[in-house]
Amino acid sequence: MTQAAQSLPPADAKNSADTRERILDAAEHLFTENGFEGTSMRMITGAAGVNLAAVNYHFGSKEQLIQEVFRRRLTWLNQERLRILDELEAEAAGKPLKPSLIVDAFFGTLIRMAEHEALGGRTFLRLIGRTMTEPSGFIRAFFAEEYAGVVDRYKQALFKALPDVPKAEIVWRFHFMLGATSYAIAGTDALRIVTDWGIEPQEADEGLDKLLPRLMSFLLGGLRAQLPQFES
Amino acid sequence: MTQAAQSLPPADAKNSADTRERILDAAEHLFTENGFEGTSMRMITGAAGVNLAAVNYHFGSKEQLIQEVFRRRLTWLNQERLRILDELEAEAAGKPLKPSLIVDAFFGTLIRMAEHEALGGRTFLRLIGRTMTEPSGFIRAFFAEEYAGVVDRYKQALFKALPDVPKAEIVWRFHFMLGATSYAIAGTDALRIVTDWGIEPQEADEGLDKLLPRLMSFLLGGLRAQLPQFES
DNA sequence: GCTAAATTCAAACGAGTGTTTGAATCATAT
DNA sequence: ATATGATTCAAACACTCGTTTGAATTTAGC
Repeated sequence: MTQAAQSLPPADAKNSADTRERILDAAEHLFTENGFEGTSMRMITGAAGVNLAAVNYHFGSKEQLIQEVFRRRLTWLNQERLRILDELEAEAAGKPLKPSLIVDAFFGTLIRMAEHEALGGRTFLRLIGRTMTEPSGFIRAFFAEEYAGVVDRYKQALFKALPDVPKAEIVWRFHFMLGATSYAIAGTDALRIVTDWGIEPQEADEGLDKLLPRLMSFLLGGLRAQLPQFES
Repeated sequence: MTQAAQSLPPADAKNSADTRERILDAAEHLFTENGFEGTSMRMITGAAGVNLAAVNYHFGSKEQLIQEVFRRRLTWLNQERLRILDELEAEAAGKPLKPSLIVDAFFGTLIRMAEHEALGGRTFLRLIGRTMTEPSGFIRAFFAEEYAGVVDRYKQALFKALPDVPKAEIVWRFHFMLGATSYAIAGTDALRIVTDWGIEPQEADEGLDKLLPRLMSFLLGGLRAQLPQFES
C-alpha cells in the first residue's frame, strides 16, 4: 500500500524517466488538483512510484520541490517571451510596437504553451492560474523574482507603445489582463464551467484553440477601453 | 499557551460579540492569509480567544465552518445583486438594460462591498478572490449552488441586452470578467502589487475608490470588444 | 573484482492535524 | 433555590504531516 507495485504506467513513449523527473511530474499534477498544502509527500511519492524519502534526498524539502516544479516550466516560458519580444523589437527597428502584438506575445505564449504536452501542457497552466492568488509568502516571492525581468521588459514595451496613456493606467490594466488570463486558465475545464456557471455543454466543450482568440479579444478590449489613441 | 489570556482586543466598538461570531471573524481573516488547509482549528480558536472545541460545538466541523464563513457574506451580497437587478429591470419596463448597468450591478456591488467594514470589507473580498481558483471539491460545489440563481439572472439580462451576440460569447466574457475581478481583488494590497510587479509606490497606493472605475472600464472594454452593436 | 560514491529503502521521529469526551461552569426558567 | 439545558473547558483520541536515520542496494570508476 505504501507504494503501489507499478504506478505511473509508461504513458509517454520515452519514459524510463529517472526518479527526479517522475517526482516533478507527479507533484505538478497533484499540486494542480489539491493545492500545495493539500498535497502530501506520501501522495507525491506514491503517485510517482518512488520511496517516500526520495523527495528529501533529491530536492531537500517540500518547499524546494514546489520551487523546482515551477522553475522547470517558467524558465522556458519566460525565455520564450523574451525571445519573441526581442524579435518583434528588432523587426520594428526602434518604432513602438502594436499593443496587440505585445499582449499576444505575453499572454498568447502562455496559452499556446498548453499545446505542448511535453511542457506540462494544461496541467501547468491550471497550476499557474491557481497559484497567482496563493497567499503563501515564499511562493509569491519566488514568482516575483522569476518574473521580474520579463514583466519589466513588457511594461516598458507597453509604455512606449502607448505614450499618451498614464503609466499607472497601463500597469493596472496589465494586472487585470493577468487576472482574466489566470482565471480563464484555471477554470477552463469544460466540465467545471458547465457545472459552475450553467453553460450548455455543447457551448463549453471547446478546445484551447477557441479559448485563445476569445480571451485575446477580451484582453485587447479591456486594454483599449476609453483609449482613443489606440491603434486600429 | 493553549488559549492566550485575552486575545482579540476589543478593536471594534460594539464588541461583546458571542463565540460564534468571534470564530467566524477570526476564521475569515486567517483563511484569507493562509488558505483553508493552511489554517488550523487551533489557530482559529487561539485568535478568537475561545476553546478549541468551540468550533466543533458551534459548527460541527471545519468544513461546515468554512461554508458558514462564506454564507454569512454571500447571502447578503447575492440578495443585494438580485435587488438591484430587480430595480433596474423595473425601471426599464421590459426594455433591455444597458450592459454597463448590468456589469456594474454585478461586479461593482462586489467591489463596493469592501467599503462596508461591517460586511467583512477587504478581507472577505480577498478571500473570495483566492477561493475562485480553489480546486477543493466541496467549496466549488458550495459556490456554484450559492451563486447559481444570481448568475443565471444576470446571464439572462446580458442575453437580452446583447441579442445579436452569441450566448456562448457572452458567457465566456462574463467568465473573463469574473477572473479579472477576482484577481484584481486578491492582489490589490498596494504593497503586494508593488513588490510583485514593480509599480512605483505612489502609483500603487490608491484606495479601492480608484480601483473600481479602473476595473469597470477594463471590464466594459473587454465585454464590448469587437461588438459594434454595443451601446455607446 | 573491488572500491567508493550515489541512490533507494523500511522504519521511526516529533510535531501538528481535526475531532471527541466527560466533567465543570454558566444561563435561564420554574 | 433548584432543576434543566446550553456552553465552555482541559485532556486525550487516532491519525497524518514533513523529515531523518542508518542499513541495504545500485551504479560508476579503476
